[in-house]
Amino acid sequence: MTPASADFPALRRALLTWFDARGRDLPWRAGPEGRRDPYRVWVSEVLLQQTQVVRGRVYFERFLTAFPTVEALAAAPVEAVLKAWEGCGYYARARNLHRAAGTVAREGWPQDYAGWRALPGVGPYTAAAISSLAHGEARAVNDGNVRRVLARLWGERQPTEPWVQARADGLLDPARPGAWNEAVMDLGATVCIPKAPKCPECPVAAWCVARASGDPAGFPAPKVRAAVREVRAVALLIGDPERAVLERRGGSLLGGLMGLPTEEVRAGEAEADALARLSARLGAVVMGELGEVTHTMTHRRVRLTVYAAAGGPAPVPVAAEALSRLDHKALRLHRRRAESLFALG
DNA sequence: AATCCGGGGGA
DNA sequence: TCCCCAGGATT
Repeated sequence: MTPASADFPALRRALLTWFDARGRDLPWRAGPEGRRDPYRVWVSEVLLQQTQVVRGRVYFERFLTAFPTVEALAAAPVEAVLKAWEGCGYYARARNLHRAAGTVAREGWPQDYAGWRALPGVGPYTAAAISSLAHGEARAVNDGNVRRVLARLWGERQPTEPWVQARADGLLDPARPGAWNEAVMDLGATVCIPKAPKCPECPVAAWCVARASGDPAGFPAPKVRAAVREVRAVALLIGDPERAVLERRGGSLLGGLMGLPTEEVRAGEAEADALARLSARLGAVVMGELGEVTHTMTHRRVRLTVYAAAGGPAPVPVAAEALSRLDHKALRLHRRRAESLFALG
């Protein structure tokens, strides 16, 4: 039952036949198999890192409209690139994509796996995807779909990265590497899904150890995740939702994005002390509390108390800047407060 | 090998 | 709520 090398040709035929009939029709799959437009493939692959396809589609159209070519992307200021990425998360992807576009515009397109892998933001997965899809290179992708599909085929509950890559390399169809990669990912996204996999629809069910075990959803075992950290912070809204004082965030968390001036409430510190630190830093006067918003990211839960304030730096138009969801929530408090005051009056 | 980096879909 | 998503960079 375990997929043996001797079975690979039949297994490949079964999956590729299914793919040719049932593969997803996606906007970045334009052009002949193995010769896809490298720019569209590249943008889509970066956009889809840890982002679901239904969501990626929207951002793909938005991004390609704003930056139709790699030259246009390279020529744009990074702030414009972040604006197009606004709300999509993992903003280092946008910064790296912009930086790499400069390299490509200057030096030309990478021609193989190693060339792609050298660009910032292009790791093993993305380099394998682009080189197989756009150049026809025999490189096997290893993503969340591949990991799950192969763990189930082989009945492996704890697949390590090297384990998955080795199986993916061996199973890759050398004649149609790009289509093969897309086929495995489509299978993982539409049939071999995390919960309640649709084994009766699966073209390779006959080879699947997990299916034979009677509990395919038990493969692979769930990953243990770090606990979500609780964070408290205070922010100042100087101005209104249309024009407000904004600061550019540095570091890795929301780096490059603009946001309301914010200070974290340190462990053991009173919120009032953090607020005093914040208003002193800006040279602003706190008028009153606007309310509280909570925002959950992958590994932290932020509780942000927002205060109306006056003075400090000059407000800027908000619409032109790229802000995180957290800051958009904070800005909305202003309107809510105005509405409640109106209702009371 | 572990952690961090956003945000949302779906159960 | 919890799990996962066409991962990459850093340590």
